[in-house]
Amino acid sequence: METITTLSRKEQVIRNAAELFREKGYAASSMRDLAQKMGIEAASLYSHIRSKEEILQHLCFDMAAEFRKSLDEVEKQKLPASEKLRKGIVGHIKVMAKDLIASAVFMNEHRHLSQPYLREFLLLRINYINRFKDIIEEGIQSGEFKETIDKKLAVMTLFSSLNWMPQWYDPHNNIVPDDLGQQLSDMLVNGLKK
Amino acid sequence: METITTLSRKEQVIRNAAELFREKGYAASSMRDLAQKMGIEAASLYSHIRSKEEILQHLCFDMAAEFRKSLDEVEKQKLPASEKLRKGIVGHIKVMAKDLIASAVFMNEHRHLSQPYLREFLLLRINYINRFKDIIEEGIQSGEFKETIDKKLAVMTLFSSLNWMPQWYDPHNNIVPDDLGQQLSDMLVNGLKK
DNA sequence: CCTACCGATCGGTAGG
DNA sequence: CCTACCGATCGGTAGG
Repeated sequence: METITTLSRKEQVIRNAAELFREKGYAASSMRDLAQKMGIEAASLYSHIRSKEEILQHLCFDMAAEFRKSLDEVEKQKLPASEKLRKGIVGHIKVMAKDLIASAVFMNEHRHLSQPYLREFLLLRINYINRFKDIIEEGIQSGEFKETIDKKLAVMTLFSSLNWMPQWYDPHNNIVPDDLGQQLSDMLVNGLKK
Repeated sequence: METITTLSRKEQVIRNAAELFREKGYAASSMRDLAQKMGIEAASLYSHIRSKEEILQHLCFDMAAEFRKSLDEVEKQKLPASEKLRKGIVGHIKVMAKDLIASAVFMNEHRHLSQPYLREFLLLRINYINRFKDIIEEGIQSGEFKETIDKKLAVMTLFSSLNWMPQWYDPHNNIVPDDLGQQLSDMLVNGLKK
C-alpha cells in the first residue's frame, strides 16, 4: 500500500533539505548543495523559501505539532498509567515512522534555530516531556509503579530511547511501530529480568 | 576535593574547542570563534594543532578509548550478567561524568570526522555496543533475563539513554554516578512496575 | 604568537 | 527559474 502525494515545489525543497540536513547536518549543508540535489541554481531556491532557516523551522515545528497531537489523543482516554504510557510510546513511534528523516533532523538540528524560535521549540519539548512525566507520576500515585523510581531518570531514558530510534530503526526491515512500542513499554514497565 | 592539572597549550586549545563545539556544533564553530575565546589570533592556533578536524579527532578517540578501557575492566570479572550490566553502566557514566563536555561532543559531533577516521570511529562504537549486547545475551542464556526480550531494542535503549545523559545530567546538582548507574540498571532490569 | 593574506565558499539579492 | 553578483566569512599558509 503506497500513498501517492503530489508535493508542492516548496514541500519538495523542504523534503530534499531534510535529507541533506540529516546526512551532513544543518550547518554543514549549503544552499548550493541543496540546489544541486534538485538540479537547479541556488538562487532559484529563494523563489520558494525565504531563508535556509525557514526550512529548519518547518521541519522542527511540524514534527513537534505531530508529536503533540499524538499525545493529545492518548490523554483524552481514561486508562491506567501503564496503558497510557504504552499508547504514548506507540503514538510517538508512529509519528516518527511516518517521517524518519524529518524526525532525525528534529532531534539533531533544532539547536541551529535562532531566537525566538529556539526558545519556543525548547518550551514545546519540555512540555511534551513533562506530559510523559505526569503519566509516570500518575502511575506512582495509583500504586501501579514503584514509589522508589527516579521520575526524571525514567522519563529521560524513555525520551532518549525514542529520540535515538531514527538512527537505527528501519520500518522496512524491522518490526512494525505498534510492536516496537509494545516491546519498549514492556521493557520499561516489566524490565529484563525473568 | 579538586584536582589541579596544568594543561599544555594544546590541551587548552582542545578544551576550549570542546566547549565551543558543544555549544554551537562543530560545523558552526569557526577557528576565529575559538581563537577569540582564547584571546589570540586564529592563525596562532595552528602552532598547536594541525587542523580544525584534528581537535575533533582527539575529542572523539580519547573518549572512545576511555569507554573501552572501562568496559575492559568489567569484562575481566566473573559475574552474573545483571551485575556485569550494572558495572558496565556505572563505568560508562563515570567516564562521562569525568568530562561531560567531551562526552557531548563525542556523541553529537563525531559525524563530522572525515574518512578514514569516521569509519574507524563507527567501528569502535559498534564494537562497544556489541559488547553490551553480549552481556544481555549472556543473561538470556543463563536464564537471568527473559528469552523474549528484543536484544537490539534493549541495547539501543540502554545506549541512547547513556548517550543522552550529557544533555541533562549535572553531577553537581544530581546524584552521584554510582547511584545514577545503579538506578538506570535497576530500571532496565526490574522495570517500573511494583 | 602576530601581521598579512590566500582562494574558496557562504547565504542571499537584483533584475529579468 | 536563471545570470550576475554582493559582502562576509571560512580554514589555512607564509614569514617572521
